[in-house]
Amino acid sequence: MKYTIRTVASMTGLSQYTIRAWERRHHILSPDRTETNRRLYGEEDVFRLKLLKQMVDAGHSIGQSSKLTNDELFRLGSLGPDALAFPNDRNSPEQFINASIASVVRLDEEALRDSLVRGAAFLGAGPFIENVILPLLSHVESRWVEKSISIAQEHMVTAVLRTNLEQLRSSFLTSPNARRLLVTTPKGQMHELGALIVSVIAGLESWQVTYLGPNLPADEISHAATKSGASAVALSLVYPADDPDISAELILLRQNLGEDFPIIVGGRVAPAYLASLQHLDFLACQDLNEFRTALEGIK
Amino acid sequence: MKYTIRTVASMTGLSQYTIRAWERRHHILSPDRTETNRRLYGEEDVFRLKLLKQMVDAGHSIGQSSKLTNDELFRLGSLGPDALAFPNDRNSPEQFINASIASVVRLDEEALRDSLVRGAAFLGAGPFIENVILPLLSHVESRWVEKSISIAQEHMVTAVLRTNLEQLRSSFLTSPNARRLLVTTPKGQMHELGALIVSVIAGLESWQVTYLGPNLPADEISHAATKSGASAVALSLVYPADDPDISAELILLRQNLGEDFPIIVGGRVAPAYLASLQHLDFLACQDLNEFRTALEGIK
DNA sequence: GATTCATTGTCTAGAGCTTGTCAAGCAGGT
DNA sequence: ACCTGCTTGACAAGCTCTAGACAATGAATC
Repeated sequence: MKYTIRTVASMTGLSQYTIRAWERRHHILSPDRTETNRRLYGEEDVFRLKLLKQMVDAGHSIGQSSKLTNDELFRLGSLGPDALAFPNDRNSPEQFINASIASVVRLDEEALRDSLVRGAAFLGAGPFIENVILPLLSHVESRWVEKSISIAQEHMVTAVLRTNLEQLRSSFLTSPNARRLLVTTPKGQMHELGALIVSVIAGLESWQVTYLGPNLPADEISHAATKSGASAVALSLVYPADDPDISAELILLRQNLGEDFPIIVGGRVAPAYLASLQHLDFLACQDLNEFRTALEGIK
Repeated sequence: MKYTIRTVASMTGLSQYTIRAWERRHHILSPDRTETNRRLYGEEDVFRLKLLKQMVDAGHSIGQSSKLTNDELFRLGSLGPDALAFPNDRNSPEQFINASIASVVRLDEEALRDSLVRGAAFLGAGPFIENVILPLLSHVESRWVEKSISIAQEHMVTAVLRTNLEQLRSSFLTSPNARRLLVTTPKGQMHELGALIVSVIAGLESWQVTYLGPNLPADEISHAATKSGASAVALSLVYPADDPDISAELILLRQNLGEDFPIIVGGRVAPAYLASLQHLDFLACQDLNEFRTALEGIK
């Protein structure tokens, strides 16, 4: 199937004038012609025009961009193929997600870091987490499940996200009389991204967070909570859903901290554990909004 | 891809006026020109301008900075703004170590982060690692052995140090044609601080580092090395000293990468493994100086 | 302390270059 | 007739170039 210039113009968002001028002045394309000399564009041509428009929108000159091959353009844009559908919307969450995924696929750590930093700066910490980090994580997870991502790639994402979140977290100014929250994961829980996300959200809500990393025994958690003067503890449970040791840890923690101490428990598998522990009065939350509400409810 | 002055200005944060003035007055660059005399900047040029801006932002004069080569600028730049200031007692490595230890004992994460950030800024990345991070780690470890530090405290130190090192690492500008180094720890090795330290040092030596976190199987390492175009792989081995699986991973890695691919192996327990694997030609290093030497010896 | 003096970022003016847009005139399609 | 598309030439904005100038800063000298 070949497109006429009219169609191509509406597909790319360029004017017919511009497309012709680019061809005339920079020999950007040589579309096929009908017997009557009309231009006929193929998919490749449309793709190239989209890439070039992206470059120009990004502030590069058409003169320079026109000298690049499609491959080079694609790399420079560092936007995934999906990105080309919405050429005008360079700073939407989708763009940051797509750019991040593309970086992961290329195993390009620097690019990944870069797109996350820009995303956080542009969207602000809260929306960034909800609209970029969480979707990105679930995307990576689904690819992980279907084995279309390697261990190395998954490690890279984790390392970069961790740094990114920690950086967000440490960028908050904490007022000296802010309430303190201790964040960690119980023994047996190695996944820490959930805990880090929670830390950032709490920071946004003006809590002063002490983050102790994953995999902490209940005795240590309660001891640290006392020592750091925390007025609440938040735990993240992501995987697995049926470890009896974790239940035991939760019970022990409730004993140590006393009946009235606020303990927030969230994460994908939290409900699985809390179902049988309702009498222990944990504050359960399914998503970040519930987490915020839980925080507000504390003192 | 060559950039116009407009693009370069927005990439570096300098004004067009300034860029032209620097060129005119200090012959900082000789960008290519188009046939119509417009400046065209390459990646190298942008890199140099970024370095120079870093110098100027740090309070140095452009006149002096312009006399330095890119390599010299890179080294100086990573030392932080106060590299040339006079040290005094307040800012000796010992002070930073003591402040850090005190923060750990109090379980005061913010204070720990703060003293490490100031230490890194004041001493510069290289000396900071050698004179603060390493002594701090060995101090924590000895208290860990004698049980005078809790798991929570140890976790906090690890989490904060990790962030601190990652931050140092990502603060380097990477030269576009820098050699690439892949850093990780083999499967079974959960301790990642050694790998992070190595990453920072390599960054100081102008390598572009891809850091993949700990605990990566040999197949993944070799695959990632190929994919990221690395010219060397660095592994850190801290504990335990006698895991036969790790030896197996090392052997497999050597097979996958071929006889001549540079594999640097360091860390406390590295000698224990390498003793029986001498024929496989790993580059062993006992300390950071040996690591630097090993890096220099590559290509 | 007041004064030179060099350094440095910014700006202006005039000329030339790039680029998006359009009009005129022609060719073909409906 | 009416529409669309093609080529060529034109034009206004906006960029970039050089050369020169200005004000602020800070070091050196009187």
